[in-house]
Amino acid sequence: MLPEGPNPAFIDLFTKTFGLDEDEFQKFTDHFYIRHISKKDYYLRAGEYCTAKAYLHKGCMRNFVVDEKGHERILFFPFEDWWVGDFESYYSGKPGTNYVQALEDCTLLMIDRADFSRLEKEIPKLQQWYVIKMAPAASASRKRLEEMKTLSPEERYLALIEKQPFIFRRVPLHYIAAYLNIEAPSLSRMRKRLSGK
Amino acid sequence: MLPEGPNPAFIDLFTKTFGLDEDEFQKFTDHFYIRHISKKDYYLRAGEYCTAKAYLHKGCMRNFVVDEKGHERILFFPFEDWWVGDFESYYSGKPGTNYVQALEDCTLLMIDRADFSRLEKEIPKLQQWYVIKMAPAASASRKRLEEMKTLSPEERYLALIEKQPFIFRRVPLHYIAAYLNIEAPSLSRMRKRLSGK
DNA sequence: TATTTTTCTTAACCCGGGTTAATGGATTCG
DNA sequence: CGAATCCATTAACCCGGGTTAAGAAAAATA
Repeated sequence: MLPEGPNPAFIDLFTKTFGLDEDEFQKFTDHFYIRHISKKDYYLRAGEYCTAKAYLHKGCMRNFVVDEKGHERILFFPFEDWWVGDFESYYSGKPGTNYVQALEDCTLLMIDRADFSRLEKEIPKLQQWYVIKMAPAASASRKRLEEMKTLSPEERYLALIEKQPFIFRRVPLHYIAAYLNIEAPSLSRMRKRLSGK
Repeated sequence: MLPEGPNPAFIDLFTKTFGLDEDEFQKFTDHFYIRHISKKDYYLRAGEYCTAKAYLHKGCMRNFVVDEKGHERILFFPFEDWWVGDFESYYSGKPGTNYVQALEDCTLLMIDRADFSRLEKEIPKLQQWYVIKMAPAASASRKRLEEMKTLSPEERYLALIEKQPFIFRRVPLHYIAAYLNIEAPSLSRMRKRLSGK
């Protein structure tokens, strides 16, 4: 584990939310290992296999896919206390389609899929993983897709400011443009337009 | 019933698809009555109750709702052999939200909800109605909503030409524009643009 | 047939996003 | 520190849809 220990949020997730007792938590965390990803390096690329769960302990990343026309489409920006990876690949065992790149130097707490599934048998509480972590994530991404289709670029921008203003303090604007599905100059123009109000 | 009798499609629907025998079909059709709707008149308006099934024997209509901004949004153009009405209102017993207006002089074959549900008890085959008529309609309208969100106006126009070219022979272009969710001048420009190819 | 209504197109203008390229400032890195 | 990279903005130009108003053609109606 980490020198300073993992985030309180990490501890709470397993002790409070999953209800692991001290022994279980200890046994569980024994299987974690640390991985550093330097800024701009990739944790995952399309075509690679995702065979571990990774808890983003420190840093910030971007998770994107490349569409038919070769455009990078950013799905979300993982920050501290997110679990990152290519979930489809993790569960299907097939190569993934997602890129996950560090926007800052990142520290991941990792546990291999094989270890996790072994632990799931010993500690059945861990089987709540899908309900607690995956289902909400899936619903959030459905909602985001919906938003992308129904809102105008400007509405999407304003919604982002409203709901995740912290993103603007850590993510370069041209990535935010890609997240909003517009081009960087359009975002610039929009910001100028809106600032005059 | 009609002087000339109903469409062959109508007869087939109940004898072949629903499997009614001659007696059943006779008993069933005895409850139908004819209603004429003159061009431009409404069969239904928002706020009214829809208490009958109506088979469009002849003519062509437009089914639309009015959105928050007061724009008429055309959902589909019923032609011969469609069943028209406000299905939500029919099944819920509440006032409807749809307008159904004749674009040509129309003839409807109608059966009241009360009669139909009585007949459903006598002739259980009629209970297939939901599966045979409603489910496909619901799925078609989901698909159309999806198309509206994912395709550009031009793609929607081309898709319409491809799939329902006959609409262009019977429906004025400004209604088609409303169906495509664009303004009439835009449709005109688009047609000009495309004709130069 | 004459007149009214409907239908379709066009013009002129606005608006916002895409594209490309240039610029200058900030940051990073050797 | 100096050079290279990254970042944000801006300009210039295209494109297509919205809006409004006008006008011509076609159809319906009296």
